[in-house]
Amino acid sequence: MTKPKKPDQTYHHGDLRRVLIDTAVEIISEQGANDLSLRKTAKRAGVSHAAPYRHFKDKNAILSAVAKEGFEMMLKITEERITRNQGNELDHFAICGLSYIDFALTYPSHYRVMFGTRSDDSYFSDEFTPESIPVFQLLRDKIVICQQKGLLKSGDPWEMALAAWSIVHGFAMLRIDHHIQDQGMDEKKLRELQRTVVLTLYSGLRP
Amino acid sequence: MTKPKKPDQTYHHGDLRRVLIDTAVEIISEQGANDLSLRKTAKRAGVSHAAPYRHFKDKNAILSAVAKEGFEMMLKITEERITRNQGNELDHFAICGLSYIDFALTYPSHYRVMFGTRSDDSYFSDEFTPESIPVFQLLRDKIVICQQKGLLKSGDPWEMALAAWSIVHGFAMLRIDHHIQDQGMDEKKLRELQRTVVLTLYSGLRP
DNA sequence: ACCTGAACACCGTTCAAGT
DNA sequence: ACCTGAACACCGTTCAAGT
Repeated sequence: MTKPKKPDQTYHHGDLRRVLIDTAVEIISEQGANDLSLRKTAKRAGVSHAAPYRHFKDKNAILSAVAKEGFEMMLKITEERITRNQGNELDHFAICGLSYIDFALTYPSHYRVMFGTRSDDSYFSDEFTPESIPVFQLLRDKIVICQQKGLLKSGDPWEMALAAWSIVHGFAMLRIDHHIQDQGMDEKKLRELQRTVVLTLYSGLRP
Repeated sequence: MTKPKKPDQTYHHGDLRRVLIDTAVEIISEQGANDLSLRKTAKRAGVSHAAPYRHFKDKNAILSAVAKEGFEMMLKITEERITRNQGNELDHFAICGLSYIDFALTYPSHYRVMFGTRSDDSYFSDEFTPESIPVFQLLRDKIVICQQKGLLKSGDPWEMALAAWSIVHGFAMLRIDHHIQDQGMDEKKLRELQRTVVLTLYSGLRP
């Protein structure tokens, strides 16, 4: 995508690592995260099925790379939205939640990898905990600021951040996995629902 | 589990269907939902790898059976809790949410199958929509009753039910997938957090 | 350094054949 | 009716061998 490709070269794929990540995301968006295989990824990237092992330790490593990229995108989008916004700190708090859901619905493949069910041992369970996710830190900071200004009720900011996280995560997951939908709601209705859901429940955190 | 087994018989496993479902749940709880395979299930049940196809159309069919069982258990648990409770309708509404999370944490294997990421096409996307899930109907009914008694604010009961569902689903998923935890919280703290999260955000639905 | 091809132990699914 | 064994096209992962 970024550099001009040289697909007719026999060796040296240029940036095979980059290509493999993009191809993996492509396949996930087409066929679902569970149906991703390294062999398919390699084939579509035009290399042998063993080539990816030069760039990734195993299948989890490539998923981990996709997740990492996702977290970076999510942070960037959220920060941009906050910067552009003219409102007060409470608005910024709400933006954290709304843009979280927007990210999930815009990049469902990334989101599924970031938060999809992991096998208990494998994956990166320890790599991405709330503390290590910058966008979650951002949410907590906004809560603290709102509390100081009397815009949110007092209480453990961690607990309140987890509460806020629960709802946006829950809504995003239900939407992505098509549990909500199909019951005669059009896109506009769904957008409204998203706003209603988040703002209604956020109001439970107000003083 | 229910009937005495006759494992030394050569044929006629008794109730192979039942045994296969239980074995599948067993394997999921040990090795995760993604690592379930029909071949492993069959082997542990003591039959050939092709035998399950006499009882289930394919791998999705057995997962679907696990999910169905899960929904029945969830409904039963919730109804029992409500029957035992002395409180008013608002309490019953809260119980719907709290017992939902309790179910998810008590039977994570079932829950993962019920709500885990499905490949877009397969599984049973259409089989289990909000309308078709009795426990979700129960939640909606409680909301309507609370609205009539002035215990909850007015508004589309469906939207409010989806809001409530989002939070308990989000919290349950984060807990099951170990995104919340490991940050120095013991079981008691986590139980408190669960109550705080749900009740705080439910209060956003009050008049 | 980077990639390939063969190999191994696994999958889901099908199907003729057995009791 | 219910189950088996072989077969097919797939997996993830490893490793000696090639350029």
